[in-house]
Amino acid sequence: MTGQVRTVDGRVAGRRGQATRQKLLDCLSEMLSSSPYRDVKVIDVARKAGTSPATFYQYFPDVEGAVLEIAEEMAKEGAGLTELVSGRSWVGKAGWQTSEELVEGFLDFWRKHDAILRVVDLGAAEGDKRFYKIRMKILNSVTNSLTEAVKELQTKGKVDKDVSPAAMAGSLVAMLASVAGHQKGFQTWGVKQAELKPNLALLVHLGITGKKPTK
Amino acid sequence: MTGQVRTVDGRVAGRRGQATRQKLLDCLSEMLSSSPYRDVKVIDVARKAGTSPATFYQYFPDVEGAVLEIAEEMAKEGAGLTELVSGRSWVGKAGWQTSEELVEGFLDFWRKHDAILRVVDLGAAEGDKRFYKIRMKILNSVTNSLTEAVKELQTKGKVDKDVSPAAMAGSLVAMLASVAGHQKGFQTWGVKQAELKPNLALLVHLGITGKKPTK
DNA sequence: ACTTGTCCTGTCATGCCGTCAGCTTACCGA
DNA sequence: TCGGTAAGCTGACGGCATGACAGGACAAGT
Repeated sequence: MTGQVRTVDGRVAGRRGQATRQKLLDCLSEMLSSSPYRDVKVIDVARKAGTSPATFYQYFPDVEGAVLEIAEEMAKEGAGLTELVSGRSWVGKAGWQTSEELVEGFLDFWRKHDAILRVVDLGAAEGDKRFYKIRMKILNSVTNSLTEAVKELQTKGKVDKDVSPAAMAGSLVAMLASVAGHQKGFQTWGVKQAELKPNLALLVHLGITGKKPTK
Repeated sequence: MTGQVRTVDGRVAGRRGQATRQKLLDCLSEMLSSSPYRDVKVIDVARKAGTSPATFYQYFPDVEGAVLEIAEEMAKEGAGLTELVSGRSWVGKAGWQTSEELVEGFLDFWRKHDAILRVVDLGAAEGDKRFYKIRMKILNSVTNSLTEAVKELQTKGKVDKDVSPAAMAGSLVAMLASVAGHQKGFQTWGVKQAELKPNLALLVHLGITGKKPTK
């Protein structure tokens, strides 16, 4: 579909080139974890990768461009989050389990991609459509599934008609994303992971089904 | 407490100096709204304020330092968000109104301070304690009130004992903050403000009381 | 007019940005 | 084995932001 990996000036990247490119991405990823986004400099990434700044610019237009690349990669993996919702039951004990596993999976994913997700979030909040699209791609995989779940429950008359499935699903997912992004913060504040998860699961269950879960 | 405003090199700022300082802060605020945080340069802020970069460095150690100043200011105002919760009823129609007004007030505040809150959020997520503290200051004003509300409902036996008040309140507030920060995003995605608010209010009500609201 | 302390800016060394020409390396067909 | 060709990399450079300093402008009091 997209064809081959290309350098900025149009050459196709060969084996060695791709390796260098990947190394730069890896190093950038590391830097994002260890220092503020604002302070990540091309020269540092290049140095860390054992190459020169000029090489960096051969593969990426700028830091942002490289970040988008990393984010894109992560988004692919994030599409798998759909699994946490689609085809699952929302009634009885199974419903509670669905909630719990959704929360669990979500927090894990966020913890894993912590640094890059921060930047994506910022970009999206600043109105950058490219970042926004990536954020959507990840969240939609869950949001859409949840939206469907609500709609289905509505047709069965189990959920009030005046609930907007999209808004509800979107809000819940936003909550998960936000809490996930500040997991460390919660801990500092004295809320333990162990009590955080069930409460999130409870909220998800309440939001989707409108009822307390049976555990 | 803090006493007078001081320059970086320790002088006390007089009338004129304070005016310049404030102008720099205002211009920085504007710049944060119009361009990505990463691209905000001291020289641009100074130019916009009709002064020189050297002047900027007389009052602030760097961009981040000035941002903290703005954030601190906003946090003071944010403390007033407590009003949205403290002393309000969570039962019957009044409970629904409390939810609605909380959501309304929260979204308004966020929309108003949009740009600076993005940066605070990023700083906090990156683990910077100064930003984290400011974020807490704002959110705590609401979180603590909500926590109290849940505790009270628990003692009355109206809410399950296994709900962690702090975790629940924190999650709800995080949700509000996150949704507020991506309000534009929701719109792009096809969810209208008008349906977003009631759904958030519903979730808040469900989370705090465990019950559907009576409208 | 003179002094004092505040306030601002011109200037400079330093360092990063982003680009280019040109060199090195790898691959391939003859 | 030997060019030929394209990929891959870097030194070097002009440009710009940073951050520090010294000195000039300004206001207020004497």
